[in-house]
Amino acid sequence: MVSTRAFLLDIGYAHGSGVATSSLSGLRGKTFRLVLKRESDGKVFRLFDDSFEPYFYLLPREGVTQEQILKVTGFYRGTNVAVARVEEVERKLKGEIVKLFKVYAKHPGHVPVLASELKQYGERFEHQVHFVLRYLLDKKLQPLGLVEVKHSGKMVMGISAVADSPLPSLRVLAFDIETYNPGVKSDPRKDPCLMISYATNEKSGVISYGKKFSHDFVEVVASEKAMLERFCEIVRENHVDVIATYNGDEFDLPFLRERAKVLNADFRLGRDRALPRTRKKGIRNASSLGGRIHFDAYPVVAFLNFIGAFKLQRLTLQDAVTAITGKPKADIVKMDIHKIWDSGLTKDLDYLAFYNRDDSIACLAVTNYSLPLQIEMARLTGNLVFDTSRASAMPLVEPFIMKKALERGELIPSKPAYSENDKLPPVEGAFVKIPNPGVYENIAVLDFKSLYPSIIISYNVGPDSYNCDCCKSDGFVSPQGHRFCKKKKSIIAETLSDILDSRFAIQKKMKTLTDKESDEYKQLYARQWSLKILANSVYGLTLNPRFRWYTREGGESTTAWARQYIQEVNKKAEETGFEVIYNDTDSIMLLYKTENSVLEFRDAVNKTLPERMELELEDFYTRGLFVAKKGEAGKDGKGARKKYALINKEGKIKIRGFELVRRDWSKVAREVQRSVLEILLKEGNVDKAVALVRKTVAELQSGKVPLDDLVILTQLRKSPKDYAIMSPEVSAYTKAINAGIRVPEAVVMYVVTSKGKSISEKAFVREMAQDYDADYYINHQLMPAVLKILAELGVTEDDLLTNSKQHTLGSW
DNA sequence: TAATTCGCTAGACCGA
DNA sequence: TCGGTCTAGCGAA
Repeated sequence: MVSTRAFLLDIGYAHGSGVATSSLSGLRGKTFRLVLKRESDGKVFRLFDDSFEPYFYLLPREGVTQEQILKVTGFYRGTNVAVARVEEVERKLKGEIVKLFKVYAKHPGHVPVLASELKQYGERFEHQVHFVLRYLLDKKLQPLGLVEVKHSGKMVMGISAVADSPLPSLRVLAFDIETYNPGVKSDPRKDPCLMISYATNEKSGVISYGKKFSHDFVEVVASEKAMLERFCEIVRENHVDVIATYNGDEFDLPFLRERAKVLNADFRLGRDRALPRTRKKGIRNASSLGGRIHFDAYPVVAFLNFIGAFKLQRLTLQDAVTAITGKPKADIVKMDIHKIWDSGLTKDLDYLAFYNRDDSIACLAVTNYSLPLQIEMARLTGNLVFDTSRASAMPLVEPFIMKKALERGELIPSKPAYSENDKLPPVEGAFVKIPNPGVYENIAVLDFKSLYPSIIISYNVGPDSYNCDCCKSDGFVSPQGHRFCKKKKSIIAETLSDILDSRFAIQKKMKTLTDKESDEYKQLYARQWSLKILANSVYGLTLNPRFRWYTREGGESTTAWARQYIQEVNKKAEETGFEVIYNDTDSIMLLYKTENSVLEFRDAVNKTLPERMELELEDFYTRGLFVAKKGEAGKDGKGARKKYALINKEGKIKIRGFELVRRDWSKVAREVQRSVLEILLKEGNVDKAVALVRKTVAELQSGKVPLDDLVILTQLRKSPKDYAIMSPEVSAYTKAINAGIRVPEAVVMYVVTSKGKSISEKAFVREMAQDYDADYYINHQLMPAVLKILAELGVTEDDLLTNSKQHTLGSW
């Protein structure tokens, strides 16, 4: 027996090709295949573990015996399967110790079958925990963490995690393909793949065939088949651990696999020489490579965009790489790739190759940015990177809490089935104060640090602490009367408390590091970011009826306490002599005379808050603007919430909610609005802003504004036929499809043209638009965007539209 | 398969 | 033709 220290790169079931020896053939499905990277020399090797038994728990009904359970059988793939064995164990359920049967099965596939058969004998637990996750949880292993593994030959005899493990250095290769596309979409059964580009942190290149290129980085091989095989060779030569793509799940990998089949090419990209596999994973497909991690950056970018890490107009590689690196990749010129290919012109082919390579380089940049986060997330939650990178909030958070349940010796609650809870009305959420529109000076912004998590911790919110038996007279009682335990920590509160503690500790450690570019710093940064994502997701999940720790009472208490705190701070601020101009959820904006008074106020509030809660100073702003809500113009008009602009002492502008941050407004309206706000906030020069608007009106009227500045982006969130209303975006999309124009994504880009009566009739996708309706862009885009702002300074629509002598506008 | 609620605004639609 | 209501998307937190 040998003992080795290695990083756990991947774990999965041993499928046919993975299990070569005949001694293992009877164990298919139950055997895990571990891909490990030796710490000492980085060599990658495989081991198998068939010692782990699938199981679940049964809380038996009165009088049910082990003997009865042992006799239970069921059907699995046409054969009769039986319970392997039963043990009696103790676990905690809602704080109480209960006696349970731990029911073992011979194969993970038998678990759901037997669990179903056992329904009549009592309540089942943990029968829906995925077997790979079960293995990782029970053995306390971290994916990509360092393990100490004892093995005899290829068989694992014992495996345990090494504490505080560093990260393995992973070899990453990004790739991208170009395909022949005479139809609306390339069809791998008949359309060839034309080139494959790749990029690692050391080099990049393109493989193609049968044409002439002048670039050095293009390697020309004999045929498409040779190209596919050459690509596999490059992957093997580079000992690639992570293969990165942008939407390779849905396109590149399935396409190449199909091409390989057609051409009879050897496309075994996996480490164990397996073919790429594509499986349904929720709403989309996921493509895996045995022994190498396929990192598809697209779902990661979608997730990061969703949680607000950045805001992309579209989820394209172009938008993602620009947001991340600050510089765009090679410009995409609309081109018919198949025509370039057929023409055979070296100049055009060179451009295509250059563009193809740039896509791989861009994909690598996105990967370098997001993979560390995914790795840390995987290590924290116990998911594989493959799953983490394709996961949403629930599958990230649940395994993290499951680990805590195991630590506490508690049963993991089952996933709730569809129930009446799904039909309940939404719970009351945050408090948002209506601002008075106008221009303000000297604004302090204070906010509660991690408001919802800190409330959950402070008041021990959770399904397991709700209405406990032990605190009937002295629990924490929320504003609407829900009671939570004061004696035993709820699992959610404890998890959040741990998250906040470790995040704080990491941030403290980061401050001691001087080299912000070091691997250690980057790893810590990624880890604290993962923790933040997890912490921020928990509150939302408590109100999701599909969450294992769903608690409606907990969720509505959390927001109720939040509303109470924010209003108490408002009251205190006013008593102290400040004017509170705005609140949204966890923030307070107030007018101040001295900065010191604000700091004193903050400290005074903090003395009264529970230990975990904290009011922070976000910033001091010299000037700020709130606008009237539509239809509320004039004196005493109410201000719009979630819409404001502030400028701080350094001249940094913070803008929220205005049209200029919305993608469903044209660039011309957004950019002029931004300039107007900047001019007003920085210079306070109303005349200059008015002049800019007039100039833009004239430009629009001249008909010379480029169509690209007039495009409006709107997502179709359902099938076009399901819409009750013919909106401009649905109309533009439908007309494009009828005209046989490729509209690649769910985000419709349209221009309002002069052709038609209603706006919908006038809306055409960018490719079909010949002109624009100046009147629409002036009166429906530019004017609404700027007038709301300028109206606060006494400017009227006539001032902006007529060329009469400028009014004398009072300066502020 | 899916974190939540609050809020603004548009354009279509519909009835008077 | 006008104004109210409804559908829908997107952003703030």
